[in-house]
Amino acid sequence: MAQPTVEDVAREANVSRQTVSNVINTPSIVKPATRDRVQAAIAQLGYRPNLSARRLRQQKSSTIGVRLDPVRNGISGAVLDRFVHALTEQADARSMRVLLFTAASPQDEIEQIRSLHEGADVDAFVLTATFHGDPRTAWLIENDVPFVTFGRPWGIDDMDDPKHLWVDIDGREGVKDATARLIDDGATRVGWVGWPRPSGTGDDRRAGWEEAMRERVGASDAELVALSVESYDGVSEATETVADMLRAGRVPDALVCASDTLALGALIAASSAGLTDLPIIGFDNTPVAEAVGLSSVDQVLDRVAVATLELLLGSEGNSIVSRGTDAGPSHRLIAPALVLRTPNHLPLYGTTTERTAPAVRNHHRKETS
Amino acid sequence: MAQPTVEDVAREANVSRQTVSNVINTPSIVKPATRDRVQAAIAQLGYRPNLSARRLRQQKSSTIGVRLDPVRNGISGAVLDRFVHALTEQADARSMRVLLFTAASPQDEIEQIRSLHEGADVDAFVLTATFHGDPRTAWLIENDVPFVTFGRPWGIDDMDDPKHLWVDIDGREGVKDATARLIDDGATRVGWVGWPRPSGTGDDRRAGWEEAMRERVGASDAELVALSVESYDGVSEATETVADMLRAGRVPDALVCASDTLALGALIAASSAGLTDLPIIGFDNTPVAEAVGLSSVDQVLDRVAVATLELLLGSEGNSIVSRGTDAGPSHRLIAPALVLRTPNHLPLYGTTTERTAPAVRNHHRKETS
DNA sequence: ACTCAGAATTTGATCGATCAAATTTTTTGG
DNA sequence: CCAAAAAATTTGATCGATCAAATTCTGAGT
Repeated sequence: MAQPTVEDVAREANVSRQTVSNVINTPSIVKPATRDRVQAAIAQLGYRPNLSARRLRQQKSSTIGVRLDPVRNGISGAVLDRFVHALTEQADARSMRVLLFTAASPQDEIEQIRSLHEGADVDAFVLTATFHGDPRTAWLIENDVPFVTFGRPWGIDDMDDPKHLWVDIDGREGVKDATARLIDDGATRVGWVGWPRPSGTGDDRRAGWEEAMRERVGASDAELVALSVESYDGVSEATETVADMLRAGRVPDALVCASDTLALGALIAASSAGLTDLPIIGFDNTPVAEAVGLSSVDQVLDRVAVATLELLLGSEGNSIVSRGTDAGPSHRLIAPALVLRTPNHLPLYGTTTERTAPAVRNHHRKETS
Repeated sequence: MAQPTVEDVAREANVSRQTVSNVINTPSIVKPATRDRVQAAIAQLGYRPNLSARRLRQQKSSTIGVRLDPVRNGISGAVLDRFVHALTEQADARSMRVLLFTAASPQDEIEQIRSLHEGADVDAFVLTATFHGDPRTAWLIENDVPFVTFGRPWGIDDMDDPKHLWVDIDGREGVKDATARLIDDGATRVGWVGWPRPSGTGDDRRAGWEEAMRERVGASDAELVALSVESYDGVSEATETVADMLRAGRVPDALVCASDTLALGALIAASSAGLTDLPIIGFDNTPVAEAVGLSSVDQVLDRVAVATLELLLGSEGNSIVSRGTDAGPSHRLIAPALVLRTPNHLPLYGTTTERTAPAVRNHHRKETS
């Protein structure tokens, strides 16, 4: 037989369509005895509500749209993918779905969003890689389309706009913790490898390092300048930059980096300069970091995903919360987690092949809560 | 005003609902003059068809379901994510959508698939990580739900089942090419670092290496055994394994590996043993390989995505092709592409800091067509 | 002019669910 | 025991599109 409908279930249970509907959507208003009878009928016939019909009637889709960025930026490019993954899992727990789409340009993306939203295919959007003066967020706000961005709007005005919901990783705090940890372990001259300024995310992370250095070891402006370098986000660029730093005699006790890419470069430069024991901490906790045994600040994307949905749906429900009514916080800053590892490669033992010079040290990890 | 409907457009253009519908779906049967008038009205009102309504009527969703695997297996875990990405882009070009879902177990996944399919939310599925005797594919076939798997069904019987559509990377050919390339470059003793057998994918890749070695350098069984090792898919495991191999004096001219993870381990072991120039080729072309300048066999996931959709939708259309009618091929083997790089790290120059000993060599890549 | 096939367009029904309002049943309280 | 309130259930309308069938228009052939 074809897929059973409410009608079939109703007939089977000797009730009306609406009662069946109520059992599914608002069980509390149905008398227990009736409810049981209907549920039995549902189970017996294997009934599943047709979501297209429901959406048509309710004018909503229980679906969240996420744009996959066409640009893949190397090592950290997978962060977005991991976020999508986490979001899908969390959405699932709220019986929401995640629909992906792609767009060639911001304008095209707006067009897609429009189409998805007006076609009642998607109730809300999650945007990534937003920037100051982003036409997409302006359009979304203007057209009253619910959305949350993963990433702060870095413009000063936007930051507290209650109409712009956002979730972000507290890079400052994460880097501060990482730096503090290195200091606790005995370092005093902790260096910073960052991205060229200005960079919203990058400057924020750097601020964490700076804060920790000032508070914990009373670093002066001059010392901070001497201990920090900037590099584009590429392994070879970072290697070169850090190598230059070391050659110039600005040798730190440890390094904190704005990304795993930079950290990998730093690791190579340090190893190459014979500093095999220089502690280095990256950012993003990518598979690369795991592979080479690099400590890193993890973005705890599952928590970001949870927060995203909380902003969108409220703490409990599974339908989009209309803003302005209940004024919950309009953004969430998530504290990242430091993942400490011991390097498991780049052993610079020359050409020895003796058994007593193990090529690989023990690999163990430990996560901060 | 609320979102305009066919009704509104019809009124504006002085035609009936159905004519508007025809302009959208079968423009050829509408008289040009009328068509233009309707199109003008559509543009003027900014009309978008409501997809839920269309789906309800047509009993299809133009949506493909993909399950995101909850397990993340290190470096190569991102391959699935990249595939999803490519699939989304290709689907977009066919005006199809990709819906993600997760499931805790195969049984749960079947339940989800059932729900998505019967709720008319998803027309077809793409499965990954299938295995011999997979209950999911059996269920899908039995229930006539269209699907394609990324990955061969490795059981002998299943392989040519016309009901089981699949797309896969021709690992054998990819590894054979890689091996041949190394031989062309002068190597004769090309080693193999693979996964413990039996392993469908792993054994297939190994077969490529074996073939190339037999055909091009006439390697004997004994030589093949001496040149190959097996390791679980972890960096440290691979490092250990290859280090053992080298210590035992089984030193190859070059290495081909079943994964980038293994290749990274091999790279570390080789460097550590002083073999800085040992050519190594991995598999998957992950960001890690790119970062460390490791050559690798790329899975050309965009082509896999194209092939997946071709199996599902035929070469042109945008609706699911019912199998059995037109008996196109039921599977596609995609030849991967070799990406050659020169290592850009692991420089074993001791502790020199001279400028003339560059820490980083030039990084250039080249793809085979 | 006139018929008739084929093209173009319109009309009425339908997909499967939920909403809003109406009706019936049950409970409460005097 | 009955009226009024509350709870439970049912009925009719509707969401926005497409399908199938009916109708009107057009142009070729005589």
